[in-house]
Amino acid sequence: MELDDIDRRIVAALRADGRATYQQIGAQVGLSAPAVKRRVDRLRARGAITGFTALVDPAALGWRTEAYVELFCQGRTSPSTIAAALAKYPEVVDACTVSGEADALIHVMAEDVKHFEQVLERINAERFVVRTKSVLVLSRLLHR
Amino acid sequence: MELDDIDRRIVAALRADGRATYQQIGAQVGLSAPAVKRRVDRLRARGAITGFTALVDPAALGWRTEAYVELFCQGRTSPSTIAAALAKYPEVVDACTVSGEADALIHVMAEDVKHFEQVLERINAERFVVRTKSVLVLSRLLHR
DNA sequence: CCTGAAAGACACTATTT
DNA sequence: AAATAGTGTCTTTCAGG
Repeated sequence: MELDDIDRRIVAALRADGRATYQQIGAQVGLSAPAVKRRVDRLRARGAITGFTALVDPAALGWRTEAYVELFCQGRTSPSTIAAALAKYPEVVDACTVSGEADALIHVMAEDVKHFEQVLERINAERFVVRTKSVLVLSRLLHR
Repeated sequence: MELDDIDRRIVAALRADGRATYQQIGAQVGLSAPAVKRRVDRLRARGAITGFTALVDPAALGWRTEAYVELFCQGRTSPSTIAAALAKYPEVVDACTVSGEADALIHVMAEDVKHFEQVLERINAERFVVRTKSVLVLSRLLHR
């Protein structure tokens, strides 16, 4: 599962432009288009590249409220239990277990504050959740 | 800046597969390829779609340590000051101002704990930073 | 705002080195 | 493993409804 220098440059090119043609990438890294394709196929097969997506302005889709929520769970709730429960909420964009007092930190995108409140209430009602602590995003400073 | 139902379906298709052809998308939404292309061009021009990118497994690129850091800043530090300072760090993947005690919340990706520690030290040394509070990511539960 | 057609560019496979 | 050549598909522009 080692990436050589050319692989890294191909990945960088595809991160900068996910719709770049193999020819364009090839010109950047000094390879022919088929050679680039083979490497990209291999990177996907190995799981280094997991997919391609469009980057969307959340506001344009009506997602205007964003928050980070710390989850405090009962005794020894397994990560898989938390993951399974959170997967039900499309508003939960991201979730991870963390060090420190909280058991998990989740990233929520909602249409407005009211919508966020409803989602938070439902998450709070999950059996394993003891309490939550939220911070609302005021403005995005940067995003990569 | 209104998106109709077809626009939303095109965006959904491109979020699911950022390299989908206009023909494929057209088949899904009931439009010809040129019609899809014109809508995508318009969505990009309006800033609804900001770009396309490859989704990469951070571990495959050697990014094995991830953390969220709360920033506590001096008196009235402007968001643009914070943004400008953080833009210098490629390890800062995400940053936003938030409600609550902290002034900002940032998402950091580093090669290992040592690397993270170095980045954190440099951020702590920024003139406007009073103190920071970090949580390390233990395991990712989900990601969309 | 869409469809349909045509030209050019690109992807993909097979072959060769 | 990469370059090249050839075939098929897609993108892109343009004309027309």
